[in-house]
Amino acid sequence: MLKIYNTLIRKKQNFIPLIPGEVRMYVCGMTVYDFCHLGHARVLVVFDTVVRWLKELGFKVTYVRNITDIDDKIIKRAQENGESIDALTKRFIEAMHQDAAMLGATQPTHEPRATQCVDNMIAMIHTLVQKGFAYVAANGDVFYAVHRFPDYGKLSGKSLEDLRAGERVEIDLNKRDPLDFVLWKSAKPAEPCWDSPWGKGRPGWHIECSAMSERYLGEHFDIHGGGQDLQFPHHENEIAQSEGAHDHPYVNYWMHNGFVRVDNEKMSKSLGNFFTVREVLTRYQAEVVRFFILRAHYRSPLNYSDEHLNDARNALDRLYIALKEYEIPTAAIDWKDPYAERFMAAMNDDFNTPEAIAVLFDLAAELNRTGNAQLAASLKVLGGILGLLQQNPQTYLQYNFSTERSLFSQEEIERMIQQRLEARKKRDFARADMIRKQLAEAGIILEDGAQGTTWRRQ
RNA sequence: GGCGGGGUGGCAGAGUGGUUAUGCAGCGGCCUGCAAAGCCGUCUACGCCGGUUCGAUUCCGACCCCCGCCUCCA
Repeated sequence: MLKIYNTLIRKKQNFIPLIPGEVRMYVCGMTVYDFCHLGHARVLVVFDTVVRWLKELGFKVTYVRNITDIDDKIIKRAQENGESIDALTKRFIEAMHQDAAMLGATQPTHEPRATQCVDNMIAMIHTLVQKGFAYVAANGDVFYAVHRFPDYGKLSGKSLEDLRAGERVEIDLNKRDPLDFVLWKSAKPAEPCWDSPWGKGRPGWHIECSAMSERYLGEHFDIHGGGQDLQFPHHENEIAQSEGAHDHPYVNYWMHNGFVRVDNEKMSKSLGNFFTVREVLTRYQAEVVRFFILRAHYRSPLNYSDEHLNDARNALDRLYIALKEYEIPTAAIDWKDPYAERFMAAMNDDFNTPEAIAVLFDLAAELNRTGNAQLAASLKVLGGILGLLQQNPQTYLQYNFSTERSLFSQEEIERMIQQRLEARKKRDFARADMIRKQLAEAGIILEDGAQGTTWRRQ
């Protein structure tokens, strides 16, 4: 039975979907004004893995991941660039799709864009105003009156008093309470806007997710995910909005992934200590990055550094090296198999991917020991559930980042291997070793195996 | 200050009331012309102080330290 750590109760819980056999899941996606960094990569990979496992368990999964394509930062960035908002968001949505695809994150079932769901947001705000959860301020902004929602703080464990004590919110005279948050911002000159019952304006950030999730998943669904930093205020506000509007629970299981850190600090745009996905992918294969992410539990912090990525790369090499000798038929998983059983137990325990990966290494060790091709098949299939090990091992092991970094072409390498073989045949080991050394200096490692000599890149 | 999450071997990172995590790195051996890969073996652990227990890294309490949220942020 699958157990999920639910932030709402801060415990692991048996997972029981609202509709048997079906899972509806919403994840807060990107605000598209810049390239994805490794923190975004983690969200993409983690929840992709959740979806993969849910499907493996036989659930029909509806996975929604939104795109925020209107907000202050987008407007600002577009102005700075002298670029239209459409052009800017289009560019970064494309980039995000590329990054996601590289990382092996399968497309969500629906990927709504905020600007295409404004009607839903207006409708929800309207309901909230009617029910007295929201009010229209003098300047035309619409605010959520936080004190009207008794459960406010139930997700983040904060109380209104605590929040007021630690008050750091700017004073806004339009608000009745400093903690009230904006649902609708009245239009400012030269900013995009939509018509609404409260005049021209645009939606606040929090209402977007309440409205988009309702549109695609209904008023009450199973899993809602996102980064830990969204817990408060974003997800807390979503609950206030959706439960305020609907008078019944919004989400059953809240999942939050831990941060990616650099030098023990959160990687974030505001700190400026972020590495973009594409930058990292010029130095490491995407699968190494995915493996690096999955090697830590999704709720733990994950420290980024080149050293750790190198470590991950060497570890993943081991799995591919184990596979490289085998022709692997596509096989179904036998869940009675002890390795598969352990793998399943790990994944069912709140998606314990590090434990699941440990099973892969145990499998690889036995495969190396016994040469049993059946184990190779198991390794590849179980790896596939995590979105790993699906490349041709040779392709992975010989992957080259840029032609200028490589001194030798594929053909030259093959030719030099031949020359070395001939030298060895003549027992001219000095020459053989010289050739090997030349290749080694270019980052090419030779391996003399039973099937002949193979090569891989360092 | 309030709330929350942590401190595991050289590094990364799971987990458990008593038995090997796993990976990388190291060391010794086997294999190899020599290597590489692989295999076998092996060394480094559970922040600190008390308590519960036959026994605690694992449970309880105090302390120290780190990180996050409380403002936009995955």
